[in-house]
Amino acid sequence: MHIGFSESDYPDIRALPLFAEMAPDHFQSLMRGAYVQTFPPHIELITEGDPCDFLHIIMSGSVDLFASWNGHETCMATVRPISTFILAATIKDAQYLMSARTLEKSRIVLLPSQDVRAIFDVDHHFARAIVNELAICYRSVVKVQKDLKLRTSLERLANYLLRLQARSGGGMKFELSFEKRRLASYLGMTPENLSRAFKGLRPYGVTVDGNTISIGDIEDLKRFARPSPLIDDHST
Amino acid sequence: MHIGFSESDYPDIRALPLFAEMAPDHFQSLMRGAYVQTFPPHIELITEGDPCDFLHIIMSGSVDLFASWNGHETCMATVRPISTFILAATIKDAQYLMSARTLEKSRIVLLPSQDVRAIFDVDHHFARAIVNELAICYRSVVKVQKDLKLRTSLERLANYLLRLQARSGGGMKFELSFEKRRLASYLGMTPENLSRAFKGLRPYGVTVDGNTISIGDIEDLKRFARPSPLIDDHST
DNA sequence: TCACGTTCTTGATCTGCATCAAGACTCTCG
DNA sequence: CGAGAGTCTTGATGCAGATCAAGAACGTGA
Repeated sequence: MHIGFSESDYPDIRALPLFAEMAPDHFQSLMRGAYVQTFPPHIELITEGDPCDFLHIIMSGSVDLFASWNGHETCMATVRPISTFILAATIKDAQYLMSARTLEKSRIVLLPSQDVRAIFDVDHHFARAIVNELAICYRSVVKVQKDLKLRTSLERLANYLLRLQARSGGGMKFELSFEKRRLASYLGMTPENLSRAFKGLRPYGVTVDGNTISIGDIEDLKRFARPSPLIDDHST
Repeated sequence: MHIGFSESDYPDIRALPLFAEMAPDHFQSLMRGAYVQTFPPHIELITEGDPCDFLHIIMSGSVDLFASWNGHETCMATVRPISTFILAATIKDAQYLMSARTLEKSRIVLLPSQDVRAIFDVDHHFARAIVNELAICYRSVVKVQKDLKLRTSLERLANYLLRLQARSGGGMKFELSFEKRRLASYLGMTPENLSRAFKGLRPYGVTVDGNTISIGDIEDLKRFARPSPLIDDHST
């Protein structure tokens, strides 16, 4: 575990839309109060229900956001660098609604929530950037809600693969970036059912070899999946 | 259909947290560009996928936000006075992710999105109020996601009834405020299954007479439902 | 390289819930 | 008030997906 924060990270953080227009002295002040830590895999960073002491920025690695209730657990989202997570709880000084766990060795910058809120109170550019960030987050979760309610698990997998393919450069062969059981949980199904669902997409040209996915005929898969930007485009 | 806007509505709108701290001349300017319309029941106000021309404020009545995909439709939320809906799309100048339909005769104030965005750009208090609103909206949808993924439909109904009871003043007898088929859709189930689920809650003291719900033993129901503020408290 | 632990796949079975159908009930309008 | 349309309930059946179990496959560490 490393404590300390080097100025070499500043440009990457500054380039995030959330911080890009913030007044320079506000940004400096925020960075002065920041910590950086490197965590090994499978470490719980925050726990659902706890008060929100820090805004987190993932600089490298990846993080699983998950939730629990009555002995059940479900994957809510996966966070990749470079991005923040749990912004709303920070701004509202509220409890975390999700826990976070590292999926692999990860470097995380921790900004004290009090500092973030203080700057939010006085920096209009920052407040506006938070609006944009929260609007995207909100719309993204609405899309997940629609996915869950309007599609079967097979349809959700098909559309997930199309999104992942697009994100992986658009080639006919690409890699799943985390364990299948986590993907199953994210899509709201069991690992057993995920295995079966992959087979269910075989007639649409999808083949699976370990973590490698191949799509034989993208248009055939799209005809089945019926992707909609109102559900599948998480950038707007 | 009425066009025209009377100053008697101003205090109610001004009292909304979204507008309460806005500079007075900005508020006046916004109100000058506003329209008010009264719609009968079952009228589609906005359509999923359309560009977002107005921020809507419901002054009376109620509105169903719903989404469609591949011939399926689902209820996403119900909006009651006095509140805004579809704020994120307004601010982002993006497409609506949901459609909206009046459930009963409703009076709606329409604020041109351009006007809203222009004031957002220059009024720090307004920007901060939008942050608070979006953070609540975001956290609310995360809670819905958790409800859908972590609970069975029976558990979702039980917790919904506990929330509704609390909202209805806490008495042992209270009214459903909209049609059962809509409630079923909101909870992610069919109307048939909702009927059955009400019967399934009979052993926990729940009885149904038309739209009237009675809870015989609230603690017994809570022992079954296991409410969690991290899922069921939509105010934080 | 091998052993062990974990993840994934596959099969069998079960369960929660949807679909279909029809009757009962409620509400609205002339 | 009565008719008709729409909603709700109930029963039967089907289906999507979970659960349980066990073997296969994979990854990691000594």
